Amino acid sequence: MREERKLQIIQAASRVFSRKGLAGAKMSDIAREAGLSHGHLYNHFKTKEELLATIVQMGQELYGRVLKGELAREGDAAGKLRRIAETVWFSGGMTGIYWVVLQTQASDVLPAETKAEISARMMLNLDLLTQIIEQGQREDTFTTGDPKEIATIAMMFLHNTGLWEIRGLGEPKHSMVDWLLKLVRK
Amino acid sequence: MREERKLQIIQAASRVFSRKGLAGAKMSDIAREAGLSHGHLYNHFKTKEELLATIVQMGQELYGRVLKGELAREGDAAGKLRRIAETVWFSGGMTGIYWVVLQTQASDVLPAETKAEISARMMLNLDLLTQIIEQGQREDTFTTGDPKEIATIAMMFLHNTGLWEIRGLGEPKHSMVDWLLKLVRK
Amino acid sequence: MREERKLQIIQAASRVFSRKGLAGAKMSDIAREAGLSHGHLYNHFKTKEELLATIVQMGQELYGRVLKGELAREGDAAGKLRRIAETVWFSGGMTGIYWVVLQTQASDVLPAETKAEISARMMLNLDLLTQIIEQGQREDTFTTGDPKEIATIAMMFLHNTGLWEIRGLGEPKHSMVDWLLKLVRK
Amino acid sequence: MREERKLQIIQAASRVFSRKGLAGAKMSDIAREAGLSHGHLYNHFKTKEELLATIVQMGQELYGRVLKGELAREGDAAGKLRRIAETVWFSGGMTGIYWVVLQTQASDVLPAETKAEISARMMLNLDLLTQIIEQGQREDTFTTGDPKEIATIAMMFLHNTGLWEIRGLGEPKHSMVDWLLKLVRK
DNA sequence: TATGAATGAGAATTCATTCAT
DNA sequence: CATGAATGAATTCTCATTCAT
Repeated sequence: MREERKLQIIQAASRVFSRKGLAGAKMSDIAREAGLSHGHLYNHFKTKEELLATIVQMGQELYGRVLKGELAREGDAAGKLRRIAETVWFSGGMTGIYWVVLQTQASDVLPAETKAEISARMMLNLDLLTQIIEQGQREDTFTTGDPKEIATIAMMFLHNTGLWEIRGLGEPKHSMVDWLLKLVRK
Repeated sequence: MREERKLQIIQAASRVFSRKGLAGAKMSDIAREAGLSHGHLYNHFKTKEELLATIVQMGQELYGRVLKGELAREGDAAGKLRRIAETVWFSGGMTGIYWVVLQTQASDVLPAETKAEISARMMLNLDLLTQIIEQGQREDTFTTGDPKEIATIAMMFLHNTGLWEIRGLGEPKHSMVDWLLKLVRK
Repeated sequence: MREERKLQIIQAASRVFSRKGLAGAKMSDIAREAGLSHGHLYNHFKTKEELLATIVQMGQELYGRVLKGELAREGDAAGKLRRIAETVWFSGGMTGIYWVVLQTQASDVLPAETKAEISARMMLNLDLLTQIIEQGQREDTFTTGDPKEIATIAMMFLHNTGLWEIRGLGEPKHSMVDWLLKLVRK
Repeated sequence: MREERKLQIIQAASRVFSRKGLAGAKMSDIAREAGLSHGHLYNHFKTKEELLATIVQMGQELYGRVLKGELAREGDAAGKLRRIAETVWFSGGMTGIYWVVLQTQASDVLPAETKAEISARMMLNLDLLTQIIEQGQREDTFTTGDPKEIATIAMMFLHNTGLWEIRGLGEPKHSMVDWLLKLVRK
């Protein structure tokens, strides 16, 4: 029904935005990708801008849920980080979103206010990752230093590895997790 | 005179493209940034596309020259990597270019042929970095493993740290070099 | 519906092109003449060039149908020629097209390839007229000589008389047919 | 010197205007054809419009001089017509002008006032040709009827045959004169 | 005179958005 | 809900014209 149709649009739009860039993605491209008429998009989203903002928000929240899930789980920090990386890199749909978020911050397609909200959510997620880093430090397996800085670097590594496909480097290998752990380990 | 004017346009365009995104950068923005009329841009570049392709090429070649310079120099691999990072992160003008290159590869603003040329130049530069990694391995200070894979990861780290400003994380700190070395060291 | 709308644009464009010349006809002029927004023209024709090429092709085909119709008909060659002239000069819409075709061939608004197609269609129509001349020669009422040359001259006379209005000489009189026949008769 | 340079521009412009159409002919095309910089054209003609008007006027006056020359000359009307045709078709430079004049009348590149002057000069020339037709009628070799109408048709034939090259039909043959005479003879 | 860099008004084209069906 | 024809603001690009050298 309605919610389902909306999701279908969001997923199509994610793919198109990450493939074509924010300004380069046309509403008609998105409609075609979703198998709908372009006019119909407007029955679900008032503007292209609203659609974009929705995608970004949903992507960030999905990512936040993954982080929270791992945080709440039993097990050591290294294992958590490993599973997060696997999810980000191989679950699909998530790496494209990050690329869209990045462009969102760089451009002024979205109004400053919306950009600020996105930034805030990004910080929220960074805090969650920071908590995992702190757990690793308590377990004495992660390197010492400002946990927030370490989380920042880990997050950067996490997301940018996800962009490999876009860069024409192919899908990241599973062994990339080891590099991530090399970075944060003692 | 003529060449100088062209360079002036290229520099202005680099700034605008990296600030606004490929499709979001308007020719009139670039003209204003360069302090020229928009019509005049077309006396130097036939189209926006040609201007973009020129910027990317020049940026990649500049980066290539930095790598070659370090490669030819005396000294250990760690020192070379350190100086490369300093240049990429703090010399200005270069980090923005990488962001533009990345968008270029992701979108289809440029024709496939041009994109292939950009990819080829990217691989060329990756080869140069690979040679530095190999030197580090011969010196027995860098971690073992496929030098090309290590170079790829180092390059990713190098460039994406440069995007911090865009992400609203501020300019990378000089201490980031230590993280890069932690990644590649034994 | 769709086809009808397209025809409406084509007819408006014919008028504007023949009134203002190829480069002088603005898309906005055509839109206004058709009673549409300029943007909508692009939902039917990708470019001004494509619109022009379509007009020319349709005009030539229409003219070809008139010739074929007469050729298939009973009656003597003189009568056929007479009716063709009447149609070309007084049916409206057709003389303007010829003027557009002429400019098309003279200028390089259209690519060489398209111009070649137009030339080919022109020759096709000339062949049809040649057949009528040959009939007249068989009937022994038309002057002897190379029928293709005679057809060429007759066609020239036919079309250029149609341009009288453009030259400010007013609409051709019906008696002009007699001049045409004087030219081809024994 | 100055007048010579001006003539050089006029001749180059004639070629370019007849090849590319009025709006399609760029000042830079004309400059290149004349072997000058485009800026320099403005030292001789205030605007493109003035240049065009000058070309047309000179062409019409040249044609008028040819007609006057024949009118003043001894000999029969048929011989005069024959020589006029030869001049118009084979002297070069003149046929292109007629094509330009024709476009001038059809378009509104020139202001109404200038167009009226051109029309007036056209009528003047038509009167000269009419006098030759009248001579032919007095000699009893030309067909009877309104001499002005005959002159109009003869002039049309004269000029449009000159357009053959533009239409891709090649240069008119010398034998075309016989067709012209067939048209006006008894 | 002669050049060509520079300008900006104007034309072609694109595409988000609306709306009748 | 769904469609796609229609609109027009915004952008790219062109080219006549100016002007410093």
